[in-house]
Amino acid sequence: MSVKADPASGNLVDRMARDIQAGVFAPGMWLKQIDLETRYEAKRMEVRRALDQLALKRLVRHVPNRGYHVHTPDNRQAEEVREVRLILETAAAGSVVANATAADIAALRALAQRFADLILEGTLLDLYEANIAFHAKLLALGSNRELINIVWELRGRGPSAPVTQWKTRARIEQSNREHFHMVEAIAAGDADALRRLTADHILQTEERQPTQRDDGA
Amino acid sequence: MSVKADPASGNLVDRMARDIQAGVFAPGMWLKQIDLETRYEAKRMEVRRALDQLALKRLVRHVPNRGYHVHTPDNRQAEEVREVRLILETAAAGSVVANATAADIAALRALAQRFADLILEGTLLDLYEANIAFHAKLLALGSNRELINIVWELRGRGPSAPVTQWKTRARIEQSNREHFHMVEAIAAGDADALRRLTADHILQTEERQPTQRDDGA
DNA sequence: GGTATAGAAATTGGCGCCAAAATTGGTTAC
DNA sequence: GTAACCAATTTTGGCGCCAATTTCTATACC
Repeated sequence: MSVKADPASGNLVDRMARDIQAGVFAPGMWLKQIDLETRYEAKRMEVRRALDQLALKRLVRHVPNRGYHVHTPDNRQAEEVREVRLILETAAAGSVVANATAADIAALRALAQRFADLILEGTLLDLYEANIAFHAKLLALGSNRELINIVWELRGRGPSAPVTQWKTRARIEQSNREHFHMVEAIAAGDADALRRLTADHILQTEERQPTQRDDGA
Repeated sequence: MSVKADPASGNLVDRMARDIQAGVFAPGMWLKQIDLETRYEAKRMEVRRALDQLALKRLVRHVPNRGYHVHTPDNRQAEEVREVRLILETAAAGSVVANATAADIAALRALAQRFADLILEGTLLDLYEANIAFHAKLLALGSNRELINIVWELRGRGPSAPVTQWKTRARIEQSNREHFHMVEAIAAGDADALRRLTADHILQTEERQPTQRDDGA
């Protein structure tokens, strides 16, 4: 965001957010301030401030006099978040295609390749990180920064643990293929194809036949 | 949000947010903690917490060791926020039309009427509040609660002071007419018309001829 | 043996004080 | 007369302690 506002506190919020996302803290788990203090080697006040920020981001939930616990996303909410992401990310597809330079496309392809490589050799957490990196780069191509921020924040609200995201290996490999298809759609300047692929990717619908992506919607 | 989490702090954040929105604190103005303490009759800690929350909402900006100042929205950002609102609010139009009961429509019409009445008799702040109320009711008809929350938060980020929102009386009256047109579109079950009206309303483009709203897009 | 109750341990959250940093105002030197 | 420097006041922000509340545990009673 800003140049370097709140280096300590900001980093703590980010670290905690990542840990929640990565499933280090299970959904519903109570976060005791003392444990967080020792785990992150932070002062009590920093922990409290970070927890407040995370509560505002809906990543944790605050119960007065009981503490903070990891937010358990219910199905309805998760579905609604997906829907908003669908709306925004498909809306951004146009500018993504328009802004992508050859260098961007190459970088994207490299990131997609890294994800592909990690399917065999990496842990689930590695995959998770690689996926984040790919989508961060992809999203960053959009021209509307506010939209990017919102989508990025929204991504943090979905089903948290990486495990729940890709239940089967088949799903992982489908995601992987979709990454490459998205890159190709961008390379081809085909915004419509990117929109359709993005929708499928978010909803994790069954795979379409890739060669049919140029007929009607 | 929650049932009644943080009654004091939450209210303080809301009150401060309203005051910033209403232009009590001018954009760029430094918010001294002592002043806020006395103004809101709050403890130092509550003020600090509220300022942090507002900083996360991008309503104020934090400069370490200097304090907090009201965020000055630049044009690019405002434009981008408008664009995102356009995307989301038009996307919500369908479910708004689908969910609206006769009672909802009556309530909306009443709120639109209140706005209309206040054009002559009310202050600019009254108008501002009435406008908020109308759009709150309208937005609440959407079925995606996450979308509603995001749009509502986004509304808080636009050009803050009510004065900047409606520069001329003609603009106010156009907004007023658009309110009624939106209600009629909902009553007629015409989602497309609502979408178009919403877009115009957000972008504050020149008025279309209302009788043409049933021909093609 | 199970349950209820009372006491103990632990955890949260509020409050005030004090140090570090910045702004303001005054003074001095050029 | 202007500019720079220094001191005094103001303001921010960090830290630790203590009270209020909750949870755990052990004991007694049914």
